[in-house]
Amino acid sequence: MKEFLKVMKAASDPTRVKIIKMLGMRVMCVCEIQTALGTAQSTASKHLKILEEAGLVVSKKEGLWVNYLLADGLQSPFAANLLGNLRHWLNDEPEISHLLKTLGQIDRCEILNKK
Amino acid sequence: MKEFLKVMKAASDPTRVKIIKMLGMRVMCVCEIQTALGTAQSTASKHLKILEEAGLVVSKKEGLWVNYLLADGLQSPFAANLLGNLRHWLNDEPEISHLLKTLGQIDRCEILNKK
DNA sequence: GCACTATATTCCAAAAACACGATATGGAGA
DNA sequence: TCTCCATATCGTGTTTTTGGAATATAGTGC
Repeated sequence: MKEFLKVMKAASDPTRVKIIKMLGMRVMCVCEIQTALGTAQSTASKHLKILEEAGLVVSKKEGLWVNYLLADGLQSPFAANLLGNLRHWLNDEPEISHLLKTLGQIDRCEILNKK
Repeated sequence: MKEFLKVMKAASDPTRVKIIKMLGMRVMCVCEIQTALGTAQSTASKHLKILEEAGLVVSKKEGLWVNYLLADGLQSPFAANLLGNLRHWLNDEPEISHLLKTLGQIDRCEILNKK
């Protein structure tokens, strides 16, 4: 029950849904996600933690960066099911499709340069 | 997006999940649900409204009683998918299986008599 | 009309979720 | 070691969610 609720709760916030959809396109680090969403860094980091604890997302440390990617779902059948559905769902939402189109312009090295 | 979030939010509360699982067994009126959950009447009614607005549940007025049943899912593909999964999910949860076992003892006429 | 009853709605207080700035952590390089 | 940078965590104010008591609504029968 708790595992199920964690997945549902994680999926019931628009910011976190956007993160899932973005990670469906490619692996991203926190600063890229933060930039794409236009939020504070702490906000992006916290949402990612919630997604990770729900089994929807996995993090891989590589040097200073932490790369986030979608989980394979082996831990949680609920997460696996949701991730499978979200591959198709919401693609027609203007809010989502527009966001995904901006991913091409977002690159961690460019973000570094602009600081 | 909004429809999706409504379904996820509706499914992210333990009381509402219990209601869905109970309605998977049989149609129930508000006072039966209230009794099964052990909550205040207003609490049960409010959760049912949230479930209905998410497209997970449908209400049918019959005289003084209002019968609630699971939606067929034709309105919302998200709701349909979740309801389909919840037919199998969580049946092994002690909290759920115990609750479902008590449904046999709950009847609107008996509730009336005890008032 | 009047009473009675099942449900919906309102009101209020407590708890949780959310966002941001500020600070802490931990790895990389000089 | 010291500094720098990406990320995580903490502290705080704001908003949302939740639950129950009280009240309103609507159907039923007299």
